[in-house]
Amino acid sequence: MAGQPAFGRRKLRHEATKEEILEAAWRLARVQGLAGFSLRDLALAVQMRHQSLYTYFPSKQAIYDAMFAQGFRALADQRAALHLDRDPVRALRQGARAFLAFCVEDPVRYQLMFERVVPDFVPSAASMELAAEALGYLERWLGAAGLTDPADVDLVRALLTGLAGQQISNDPGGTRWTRLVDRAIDGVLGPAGRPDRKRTAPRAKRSPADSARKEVSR
Amino acid sequence: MAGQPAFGRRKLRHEATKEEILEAAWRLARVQGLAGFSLRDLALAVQMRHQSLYTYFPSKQAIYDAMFAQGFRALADQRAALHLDRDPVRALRQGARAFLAFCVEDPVRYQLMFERVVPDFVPSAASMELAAEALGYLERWLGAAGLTDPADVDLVRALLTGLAGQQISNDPGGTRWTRLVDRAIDGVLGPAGRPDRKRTAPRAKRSPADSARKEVSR
DNA sequence: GTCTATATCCAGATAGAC
DNA sequence: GTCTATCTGGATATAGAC
Repeated sequence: MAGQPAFGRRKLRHEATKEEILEAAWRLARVQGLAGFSLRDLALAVQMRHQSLYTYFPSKQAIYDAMFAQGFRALADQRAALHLDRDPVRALRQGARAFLAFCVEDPVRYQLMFERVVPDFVPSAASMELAAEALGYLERWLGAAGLTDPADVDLVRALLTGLAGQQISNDPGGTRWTRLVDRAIDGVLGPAGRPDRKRTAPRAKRSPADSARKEVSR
Repeated sequence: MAGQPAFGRRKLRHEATKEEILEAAWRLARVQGLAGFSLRDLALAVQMRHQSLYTYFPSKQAIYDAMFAQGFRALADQRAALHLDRDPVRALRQGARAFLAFCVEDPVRYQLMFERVVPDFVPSAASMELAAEALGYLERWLGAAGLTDPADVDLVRALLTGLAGQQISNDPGGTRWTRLVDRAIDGVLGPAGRPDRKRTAPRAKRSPADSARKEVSR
């Protein structure tokens, strides 16, 4: 929505203001909670009367929807910027770590994207498509690592959201759960996909990927 | 809170009415959402004016807190009624399955107990103690199965809540995620705890289950 | 585009008569 | 304990002047 053609500086200004409003909305949501900020608060933050917001968004839901879309666009951007290892198993771990970091980095964004904390908010079809596309990476990563069973995709998704959820609600700002991601992925991959890390070395430099790790039995 | 001494039939009647109110609150929450029912709705459901509710609960938060406590008491009750296998690994799987069934059986209850869907709701200290106690079982089960590493406890907790969360929000009423619970537990247990018991790569890291196979805590 | 003014509705909570 | 009446404050949204 923010990346529209935008011809004419009128339209440009309009889009810029929308952007400002959304930024203020994120700021407020992080302080007062996603469902906790009002349009009055929001308008105040961008120096408007609350009624004027309706020039830019037809409803509060539309604001949530735009934020939702921004969240998944940010996720897609983060992934586009990742330089993943050629070895699919290591790439999967990297991707999982990156996803978790993304979730934890902004709990409010995570809540909007993955939990249902805003009553009555239903993302638009367009936003849902964005979400599905951004989430599709996981499936590809898993497939590359040899996990083609849809159940494994489901399991990993539950794992990652579970870790993120626990981290955010029980140890915000810490790493108590996020640091378990490798262990968790190992569990799903099974013995063949595990690095040999029985010793205390946390960051054992692995020798280059051998072919044996390409094929992962389930 | 509901299990108070309760001497005198005045007090008894009072407690009974509180119970009715809470039951109605659960019913409403399941239809309109946890944060979606008002005290007016609730009072209407029990044939009162909404102001009369304040005779029984000093605030809406107090109602949520009572429901929260009921949830964890129900969890404790479910566990007290479980007949777990003597083999700790099988017992762990049973316990995990039971927990997941409990979560999925009443999504609204799950949200109140494990997610933060009610803005500004903070459980009382007494309720939190109930929660900690009910959740403590997991740790005991894991310990009996040979997983004494606190990180494993955390991981399993994330796993179970992750599965429950996905199941509830993406496949309500189904089993797409809950049926993965054994696979997930296996992943945490490692080869030593798996049913097929392949002896190829013995992972000394996790203590074998046979040494801890004596007492089954419930 | 922004404003004032307002419509409409709803919430949680309290006071005091009976 | 329950009621009527009311307080207080909030919300989203619309109309129409400028």
